[in-house]
Amino acid sequence: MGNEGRVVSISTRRFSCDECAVSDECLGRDEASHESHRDAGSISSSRVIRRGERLFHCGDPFDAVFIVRSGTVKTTMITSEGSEQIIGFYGPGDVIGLDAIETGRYVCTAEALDTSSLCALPFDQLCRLCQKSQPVQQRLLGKMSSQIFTDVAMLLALGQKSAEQRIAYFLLGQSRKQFRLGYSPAEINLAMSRREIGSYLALAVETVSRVLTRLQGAGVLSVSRNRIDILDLEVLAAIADQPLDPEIAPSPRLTAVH
Amino acid sequence: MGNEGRVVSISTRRFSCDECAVSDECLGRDEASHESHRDAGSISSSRVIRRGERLFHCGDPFDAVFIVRSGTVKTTMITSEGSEQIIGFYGPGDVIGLDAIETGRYVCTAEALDTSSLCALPFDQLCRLCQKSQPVQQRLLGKMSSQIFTDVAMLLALGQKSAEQRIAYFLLGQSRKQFRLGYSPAEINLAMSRREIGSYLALAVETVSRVLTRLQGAGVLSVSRNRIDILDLEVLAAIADQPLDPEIAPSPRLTAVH
DNA sequence: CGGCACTTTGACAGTCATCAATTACGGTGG
DNA sequence: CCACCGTAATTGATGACTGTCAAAGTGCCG
Repeated sequence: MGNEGRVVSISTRRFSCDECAVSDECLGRDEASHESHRDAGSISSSRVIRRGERLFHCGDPFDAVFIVRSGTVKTTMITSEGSEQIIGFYGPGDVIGLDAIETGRYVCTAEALDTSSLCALPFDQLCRLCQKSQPVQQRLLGKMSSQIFTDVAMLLALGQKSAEQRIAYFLLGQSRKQFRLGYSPAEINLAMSRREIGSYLALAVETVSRVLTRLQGAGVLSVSRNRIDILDLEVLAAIADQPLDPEIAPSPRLTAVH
Repeated sequence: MGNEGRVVSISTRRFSCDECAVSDECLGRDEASHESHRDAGSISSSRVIRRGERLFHCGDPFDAVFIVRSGTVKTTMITSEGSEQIIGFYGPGDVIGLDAIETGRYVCTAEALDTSSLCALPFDQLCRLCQKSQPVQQRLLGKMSSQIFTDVAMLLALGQKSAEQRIAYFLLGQSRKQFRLGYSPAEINLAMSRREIGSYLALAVETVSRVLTRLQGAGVLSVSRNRIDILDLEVLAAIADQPLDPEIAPSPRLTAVH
């Protein structure tokens, strides 16, 4: 794919937040001043990027944060030796670029793992909107807090968990994301490669692969390339040393909301 | 120390932000409405805790964030096996508890490493102040962004660096903190034990100890219990694979601002 | 002075990274 | 439609880094 490394801004257009899949968590509008002032309350513009295309590069001047509407985006940092460390995976509702506010420059590179749609929120406008709108401020602070929480959980995982535990932890996170989006928590379609999973979890590709086959052999998973079925959520949670979400918990293999 | 595990609130009192050592970065007041409305603009109350005492426990309902005025505080999480993982060390100017905003409960336990003075900022009041004051909002967002940035840098360190690199990285961070506080970047007084450093960096105590003696043997450090002198900042930065701060850089061994 | 926690040092083992080779898959071109 | 190629994934063999266990040394405080 020859388009790697290029920052693109395909199909930037105004759009209504009402058509957004994640509008409940929208930062770009103040629904208190809804209907009548709808345009005034919306500061975001949408952007669609395809696999391998990048939202921004590490070091670029910071001007906007992005909300993922659909698809998956990874953020990465590069070591001086040139190896890529994946910092996070972002799905619908997640906000990208919050680490750049203070420094004024993006600290990571953001790249789409598949065709993804995002809201771009110019940060100065977002700040002004926060001043006017209490709910928007709450959501922004909530998003930033969630980001910190996620990072902290990751630090705990990297600090304390074995390879197998990390994989289980990762899969449970994917499962939870699926579930929150209304899909089955047992059926996971990975947007990222084994190498990317490994980088995220600080493991070698081979280790990821080995653990997946081992978990499949143990009857916990059914692995088929990018498709992973969780056969036993409870065991997976036990391995990860994570409490299972109450809503997901009841049955180890369940038919979700669908 | 038999007071471990108790949440204390010793010496809570109203105070003026003007006497605060980190007032430049204060979140608790709006200096635009200064002088006349000083009391109205200050929402913080101070608290002093001693070594081993805790600000809050993991799971406690979230009601306030804390700014460190002096001293050092660690935040920790406990795994189900009971081992302690240190998430962060916080010094003057750092804000604690930002990861709890969204969940409504503190996700870490915060414990003083030495006698520490803090500002408690009730979060609802802080939010209201943010609405009124643009500078306060900017500072809060900046603090949260910094926290994310710190965590991201830590994820990179844990994911990519060897034991020796992590120690070097940690020491450089300590050095930078010293420097920012107006002390020499070469003289470090550790408030934390080897075990705590190890937990923070995801290393065993023994590894920390071994690396320190090795670095001492290489002439990079001079280690004496809690006192560490950095003899060669540039080499340390090279080991950590970190660019040296320009202000600190010029001479490997230098007399700082004093 | 004695107990205690912390630190250091040594011996050893285990997890996981690295290297290498094979297999599977997906996209491309004939 | 099929052959081909390149990338991704898997599997195996080996070894290194770092964790674990053990013991001695050091400093601190009662």
